Amino acid sequence: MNISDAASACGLSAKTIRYYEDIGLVTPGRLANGYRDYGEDDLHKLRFLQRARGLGFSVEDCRVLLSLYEDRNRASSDVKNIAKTHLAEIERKIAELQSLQKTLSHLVHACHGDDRPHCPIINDLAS
Amino acid sequence: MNISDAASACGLSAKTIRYYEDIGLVTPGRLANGYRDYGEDDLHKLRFLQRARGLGFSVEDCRVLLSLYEDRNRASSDVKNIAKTHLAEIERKIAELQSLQKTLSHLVHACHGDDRPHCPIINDLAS
DNA sequence: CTTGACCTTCCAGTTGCTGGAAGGTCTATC
DNA sequence: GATAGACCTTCCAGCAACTGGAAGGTCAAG
Repeated sequence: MNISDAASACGLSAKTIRYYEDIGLVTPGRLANGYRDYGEDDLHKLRFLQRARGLGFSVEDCRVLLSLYEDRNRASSDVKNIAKTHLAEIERKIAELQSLQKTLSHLVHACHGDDRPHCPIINDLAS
Repeated sequence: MNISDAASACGLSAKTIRYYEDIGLVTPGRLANGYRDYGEDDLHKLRFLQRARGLGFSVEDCRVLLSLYEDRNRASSDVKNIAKTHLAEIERKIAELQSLQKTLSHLVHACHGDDRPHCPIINDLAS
């Protein structure tokens, strides 16, 4: 299967798939003409990557997850640890954004938003 | 005031301050020896930037906010619009992260996390 | 006069792609 | 067989917002 068919099959762009090959994640075979040739295994890995990236795992996490995916003797604790760490990071980001959201929505509500210069948002930033 | 004193005064690193100069945000005067020399105005702007960046505004938003900050004839609606757009983006990100958080915490709880290979997280990613 | 702590500029790297240029290949149609 | 258009290839640059480091100038203290 060529790269654009693989792309539609896994939901990644051809550019992204080539990038994943560059960084050593999924290395397909090549046809005599030099074109990449994706087999079922490759497609599975690409779909795996697409899902893992969609869950916000970093590419380096994905690299490890992919190797665990392929390791029939993996310990599920290894997977769980990566996921837990990632989950904690997500929760940290949520808390951070919620704090920003609180501050910003206060400021936005306090600002008249008319054609006059007085602005609590600017005042807050300048304080 | 030299750059490292300005840095401690505004809470940004010297590297960041130089970067802000590179992109035309705050341009201090120079001493005879070529050293940057920050005055009160510069410090106000740097503190303004520090606060605005801390609220998650992009550097380009900051550029506009800074010009509004300096514009005695600004319309507060201009400021409010930027803040509202940013707030909406933050809320979008929060929602996205909460969705990830939900999925991930389900998966993490479903995984035993022992030394056996069976792993609902991997299974989900592979599905 | 030397040491060490500043300062300067410039270049490279970070993350995860994306766009584009330059050129080769394949398929269909005339 | 020629040609058009849709693929494919590689490589290089750029995004955001810095950060680290190298190479070299300057300055104050002892």
